[in-house]
Amino acid sequence: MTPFKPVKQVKASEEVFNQLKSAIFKGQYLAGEKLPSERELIATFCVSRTVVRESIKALEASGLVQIKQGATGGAFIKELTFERLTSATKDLFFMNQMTFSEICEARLNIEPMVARLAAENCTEECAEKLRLACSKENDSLEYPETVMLRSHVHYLLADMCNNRYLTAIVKSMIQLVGRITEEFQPNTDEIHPAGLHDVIVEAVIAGDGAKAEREMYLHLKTFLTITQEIERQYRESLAS
Amino acid sequence: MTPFKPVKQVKASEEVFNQLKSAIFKGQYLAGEKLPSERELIATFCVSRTVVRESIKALEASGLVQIKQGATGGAFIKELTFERLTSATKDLFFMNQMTFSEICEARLNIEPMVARLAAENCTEECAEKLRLACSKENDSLEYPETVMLRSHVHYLLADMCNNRYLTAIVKSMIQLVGRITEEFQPNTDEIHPAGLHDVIVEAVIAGDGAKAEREMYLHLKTFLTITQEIERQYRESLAS
DNA sequence: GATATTTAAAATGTATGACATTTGAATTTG
DNA sequence: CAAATTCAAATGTCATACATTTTAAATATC
Repeated sequence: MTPFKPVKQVKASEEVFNQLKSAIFKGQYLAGEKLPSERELIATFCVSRTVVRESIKALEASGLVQIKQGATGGAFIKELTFERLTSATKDLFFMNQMTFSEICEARLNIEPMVARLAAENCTEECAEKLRLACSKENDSLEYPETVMLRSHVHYLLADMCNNRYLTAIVKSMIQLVGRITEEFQPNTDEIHPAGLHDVIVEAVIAGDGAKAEREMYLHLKTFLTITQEIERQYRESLAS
Repeated sequence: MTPFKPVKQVKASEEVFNQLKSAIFKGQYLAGEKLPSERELIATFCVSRTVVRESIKALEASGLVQIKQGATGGAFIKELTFERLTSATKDLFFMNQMTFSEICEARLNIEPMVARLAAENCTEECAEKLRLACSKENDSLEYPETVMLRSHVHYLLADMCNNRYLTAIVKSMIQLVGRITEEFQPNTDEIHPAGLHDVIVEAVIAGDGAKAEREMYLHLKTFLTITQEIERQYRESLAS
């Protein structure tokens, strides 16, 4: 055993990628700001344009920067939102690594708890938004607007729980269920008549967390069961 | 208004990326399989090597393929695990888009529910693993092994809930808390003595979901409060 | 014949130079 | 002053050459 350690041969593009990523994480570049241009990066890192471009491309694919072309173009730091979580979830779903049932079950278990948190944090401003959303649920019965209208309350409650992680998770689940619903376009008034959220919203506005949790669970239990059934029938019709 | 629609100028590399991604999503390439080599892709898409390489680089950064060099190298389809969710969560955390408290709160609300589900699905094989993990919690008090040992039960329970989405979420939260713990390296036996999980595991093995949920909540409430306090003190010491 | 060693081949990685395209800003023109 | 034009700076694409890595086959060595 020699006292020497192997010189780890890191690929140049990977090294550049890591350094840039670190800089971004350290806050050296803030959201909206621009990374140095390709030419400057070439000079800074002493590598070819190929390497610089591939590194930046990787940053873009990672969702950290957005590349714009043109005179004032460049790699702009993206505001790191929770969109990444949502998109990762979607990908898993569409690669059949996650079933619709799993989403529904998770939602059934998590969203009531979020409703409870929302009730504990409800301000007058929130209350107003909730009332408005409820009153507008009947404004359209056409797809895809109706899905947006009838799920608006769910989004508002997710925003109210004061926990961005939970907000992100819940929103991604709502989106996925919404997408499935849009695909099959069942009669909205049959599977999800307007006004179903009224009792939940009442409880939230009253600050009654326990009741909000209970009512949300009941609501989802009914709705998701129906939705799953629709999806099941669809798959059966395909098989026959 | 002319009847014409603008010809959207999609960048070639983006187009190639999308087509490859679609193919992967459609199951045209299974995990472990290899995408065509650069040369073949050049011929297939009629683009330059630059475009092909940047596309594949983007696929790699998206976590869909892993590139290997050498004679039998190429872009190999990765088994799409939930690792992507975890990494997205980590990034958000390290960019200060998510606080430690938010993670703790989410975990406190979700993991007890997962423990309940685990209790409802507990097989004899699972029970054996749980008992073993409990018995080994004292095998090391050194970092980082101790963190692994003392969190093993949590991982097992996450696996047992029979919902891969919940499993992924919980695991990523455990990892983040573990990482924080490692950073400060408090005396393990003080903040998390061995045997704390025994009562939870008992309940799970007995199939008592309600009790498992309750005990997990109590356990986490204590542990996470302490952890948050440690982190708070650390930040204060920095400020002074 | 078994085992090292060498060689060859196939794949990705990097460098370089040229040109194309996009886009905003400076400049000209009416 | 406003509209049109030109210009310049940035990214996007192409083509070619060579470097590096890795495996497998060919070859030499014992």
